[in-house]
Amino acid sequence: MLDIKRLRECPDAVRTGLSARGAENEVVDQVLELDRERRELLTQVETRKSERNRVSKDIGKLKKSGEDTTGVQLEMRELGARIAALDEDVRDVDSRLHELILTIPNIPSATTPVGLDESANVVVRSHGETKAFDFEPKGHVELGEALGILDFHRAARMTSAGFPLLLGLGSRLQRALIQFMLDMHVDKHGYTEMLPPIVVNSKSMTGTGQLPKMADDMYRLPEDDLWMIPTAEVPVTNYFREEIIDRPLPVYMTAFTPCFRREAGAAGKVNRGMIRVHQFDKVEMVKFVDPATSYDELESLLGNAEEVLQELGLAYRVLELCSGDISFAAAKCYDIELWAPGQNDWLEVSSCSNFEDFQARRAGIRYRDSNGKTQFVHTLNGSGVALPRLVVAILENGQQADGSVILPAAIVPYMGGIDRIPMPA
RNA sequence: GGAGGGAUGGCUGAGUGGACGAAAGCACCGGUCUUGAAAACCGGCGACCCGCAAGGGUCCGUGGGUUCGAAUCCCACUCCCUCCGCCA
Repeated sequence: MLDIKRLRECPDAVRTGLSARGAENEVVDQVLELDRERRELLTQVETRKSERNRVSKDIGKLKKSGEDTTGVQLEMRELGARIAALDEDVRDVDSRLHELILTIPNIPSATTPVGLDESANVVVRSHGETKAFDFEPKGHVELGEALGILDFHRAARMTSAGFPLLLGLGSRLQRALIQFMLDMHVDKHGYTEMLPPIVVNSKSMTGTGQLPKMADDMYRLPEDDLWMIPTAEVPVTNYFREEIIDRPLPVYMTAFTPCFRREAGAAGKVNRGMIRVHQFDKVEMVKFVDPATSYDELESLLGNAEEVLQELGLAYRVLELCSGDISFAAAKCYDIELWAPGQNDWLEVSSCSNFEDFQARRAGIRYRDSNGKTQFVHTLNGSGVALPRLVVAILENGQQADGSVILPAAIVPYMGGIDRIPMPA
């Protein structure tokens, strides 16, 4: 949520920021008009309340000294009715204003490249060599089904298309990777591990910015008015919702959760296999930081995600997303993409974003600065990393001519010493 | 699912119609003392909104109601705790 003061004081900068995203900016004028209306009403109602408070105190005194206050009480009753009517107007304008502001996306940071679509994203670095094969590398679907570790057909029968099913060493590999990543973030990077609910209420979804705009992209439990999380960012960030954080910043949290996305509108795209699915596992990192440090924290967050891939010996590149491609709540975002030879393409496995105070304002997450004054924290999060695509990359990069897969050395201890997924006899 | 109890500031906790934004303690900040620290003592210390300011307003789980006036009375809801039942 944008600070209303920011809209009042520099509406042009907000308009420019919205245009850079390709978003409409008439909303700025609507907000300013409602804001003006609201303040006018407030002045009126507060003057009357002030009078009521003063007179009511007098009535108390007069009654104690035994005087008759019937007349003035009647007057006050009328004043009370006027106040009630004005209060209702204020509430009405307030909620309209609030709802409107909730629909406005964050303003891109000055360092976010300007551009309307992914073609304007900037590759900031690459790491590792994309592997050369002396045979035609297969895709993970063909590999995984032959190895007996992926079963899309049975998964579709028990649920529907787009829900993956891992089996045997495939599911063990995914479990090992979760453990590997969590251990790294907890032991090396200083994150506190959390195992949160994966179903949350509407306030939480609004706090991180999924609601109101992304309602159609999420799975919903209408009987209970709850939602299935599209990312662990939601429960983890909402850990401090409506709190003044009473511990030193920064606070780092990491969580493994399944994630659920309807991918409405993505139907029809070529998305065979595990690359775009309705349910996937992910290890997420979330930071609550002092605003002065948030851009440094973004770089180290990105570094934490990169280290996972470096340890696994996978080739990746880092993209700085342009203003038209960053998410609703983000001010700046890096994506990390893994090379997947079977796809002959890069796969996004991590998004590391600085939301500045956008989520903190919505969710009411504050801290006390060195003067004891309450301020909104800055929140950040990044995938560290998303699993099915990581598994895809490991399978496709590690494949041998005979269809077996050699696993990265770093994961072998987590596999109980198993270093290869063999073809079934 | 049944019965009962509860929700007040960063925390604990007093407050049953007017002088209560709210006692007290803890925590925190500043000071005195100390070589330094601790202790002790003194002082400060809720959040949010409107306003250039002076100042004003709102907030005691949430939403309604009664009243000139509500933390306090009434209604509904939410959440938490205890016991019983069921259950992974």
